[in-house]
Amino acid sequence: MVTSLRTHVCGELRASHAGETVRLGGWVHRSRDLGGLVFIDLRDRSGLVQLSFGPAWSSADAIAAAAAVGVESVVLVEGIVVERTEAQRNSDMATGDVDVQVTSVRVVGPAETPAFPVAPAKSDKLPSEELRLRHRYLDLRRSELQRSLMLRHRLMQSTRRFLDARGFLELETPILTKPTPEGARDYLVPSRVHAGEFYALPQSPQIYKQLFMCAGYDRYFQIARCFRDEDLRADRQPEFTQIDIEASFVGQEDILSVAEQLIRELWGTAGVPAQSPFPRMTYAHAMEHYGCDRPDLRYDLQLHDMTSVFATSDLPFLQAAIARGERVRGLRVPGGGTMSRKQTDELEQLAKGAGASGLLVIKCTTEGLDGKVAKSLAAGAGDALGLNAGDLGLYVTGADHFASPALDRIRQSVAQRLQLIPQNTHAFVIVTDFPMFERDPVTGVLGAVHHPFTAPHPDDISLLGSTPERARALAYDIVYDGLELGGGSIRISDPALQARIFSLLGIDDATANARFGFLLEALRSGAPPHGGIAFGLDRIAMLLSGATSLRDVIAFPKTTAARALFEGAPSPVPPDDLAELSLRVANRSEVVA
RNA sequence: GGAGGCGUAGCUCAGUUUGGUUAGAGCACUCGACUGUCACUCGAGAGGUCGCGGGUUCGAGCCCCGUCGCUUCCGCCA
Repeated sequence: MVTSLRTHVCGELRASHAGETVRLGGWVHRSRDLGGLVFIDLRDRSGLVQLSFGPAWSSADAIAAAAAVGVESVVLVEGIVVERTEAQRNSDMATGDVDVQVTSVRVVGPAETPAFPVAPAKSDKLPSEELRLRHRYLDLRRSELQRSLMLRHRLMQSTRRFLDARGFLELETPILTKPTPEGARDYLVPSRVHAGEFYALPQSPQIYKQLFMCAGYDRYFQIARCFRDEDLRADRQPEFTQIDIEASFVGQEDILSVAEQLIRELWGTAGVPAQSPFPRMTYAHAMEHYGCDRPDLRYDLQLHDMTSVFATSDLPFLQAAIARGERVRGLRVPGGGTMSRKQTDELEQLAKGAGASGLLVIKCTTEGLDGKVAKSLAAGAGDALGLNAGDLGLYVTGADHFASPALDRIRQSVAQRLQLIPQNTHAFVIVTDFPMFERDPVTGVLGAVHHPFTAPHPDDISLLGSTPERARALAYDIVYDGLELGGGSIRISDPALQARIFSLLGIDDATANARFGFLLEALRSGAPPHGGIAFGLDRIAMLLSGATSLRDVIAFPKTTAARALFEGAPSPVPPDDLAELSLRVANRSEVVA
């Protein structure tokens, strides 16, 4: 940090430095001109320190310069660290016990009035996202973003140290790679040399890391940039970073063990507690009891099967549903009886929006059950439903693949409305035994839940020929507060099994060879058992820094329209550039030459 | 692709409901005063394509149509 231009950084000065002559460089954070005295809060990435200018120790020129310099200008100063008197101390600042009495000052980087305040008043809101992105160099000066990016750096270094110490090799994979029709849309890069042909930017290094395993690099990791051309969200950017891990001669437990330790390491780096071991849950259990594959275990609102209780009701639509083999599932909301009719109506709308046919609402009061369906239930149904006075029961009937997501939405909404989510508490869970396949609800075609290289559970190989949709995979996710931190699987290392899975997915030999031939060849050349996992680094950095948007942990993010406002990408290119790539833009009228 | 929110001074916003004189406030900025401030204080001043285009109207920041940008969600994201 010490250079030929400075002896210290702003944030490190303490009373113990009193009497030392120091040279500092930094940005003018704020200044206060009292006439005879001028104070400047000088900022660098280490923090703030107060410079003081006064006639007893500064030249008249220095005082004049200090009074005139604008905020966000860069200055070099030399001065003496002095301990402040008791009355002058500022306990809100780490350096608040000292001033630097400046003897000389040089404005080396004068600043125009910034487009928005870098040092906002406490009452100020943040400027608009658009402005922050357009002037990203200013936004990045704010302490929140500096803290987030510094945390992100520490997380990356922790990852490297942790994995290096365990024998993982950091290996790079191509950015210019092969288009994959599966999964997300690819970003394509035209080839100049080969007219009409395209590279794709990688959606993940999946196949490459499997090739490393086939090549004997039996522990690999990479902090890998990935690209997916899909619409954005607050937690989704078109380019993002994964902590990508793969290892050979491993089973599921080996990977999960490393993953859990790495997560503990990262949480430790951020100073956030992480209890371990992480609880485990199968996919089937998660869907049955929480209605989703990434349950938020910070609160306990579980779904229960109440079919038998409602079977005794005399409501025709319920009888019909149960006769069709549908179940009635729902949740008991302790203390939910306080919810108004309007609120429960909103819950019903939410359930319908998520695909449910409706929502049965039963309130349990000291006088008994209350609600449209309550009187149709047999006496004592309240006990069977497990409802106590003051509770609310919410029930959905329907096929599980409609009812479960709907119940999940209701769970989450109720937890929020009734503030059942404890603050400063976090919950990990490892979800295992994901299904291999899911059927497209419209076409009935099988698709891979994870990806087509995922190994089936050894106990379920026999199901592949009969009911493949019931087969489980050796695939797993690590979930934190209801968010997916990462996921992975044991891969198929047997080329015959891989061919069989492709066939089930409707990928014929010729197609498989054209798309994944290089992987299949490698599998035939002597492939060790292998598997891995990938974590979303951006999301982890976001969670651990307390940011609410991925944009606040990525130095130069894209807008929700996938534009880079600062540098102005994407942009049209001159016709000559297109010609060299053998490209023509379809609708020329829309292109600004 | 769809639905919602936002767009007024450099920044954050009020004003739009019910169209009507010169579009306001705080902060920032400029000038002046001030020797212990730390969101310094006080005085004065400057600062506007009401996102853009079109329409209705005697008259539009306000109403209508279109469009652009930012954002949240749904679809999408093996």
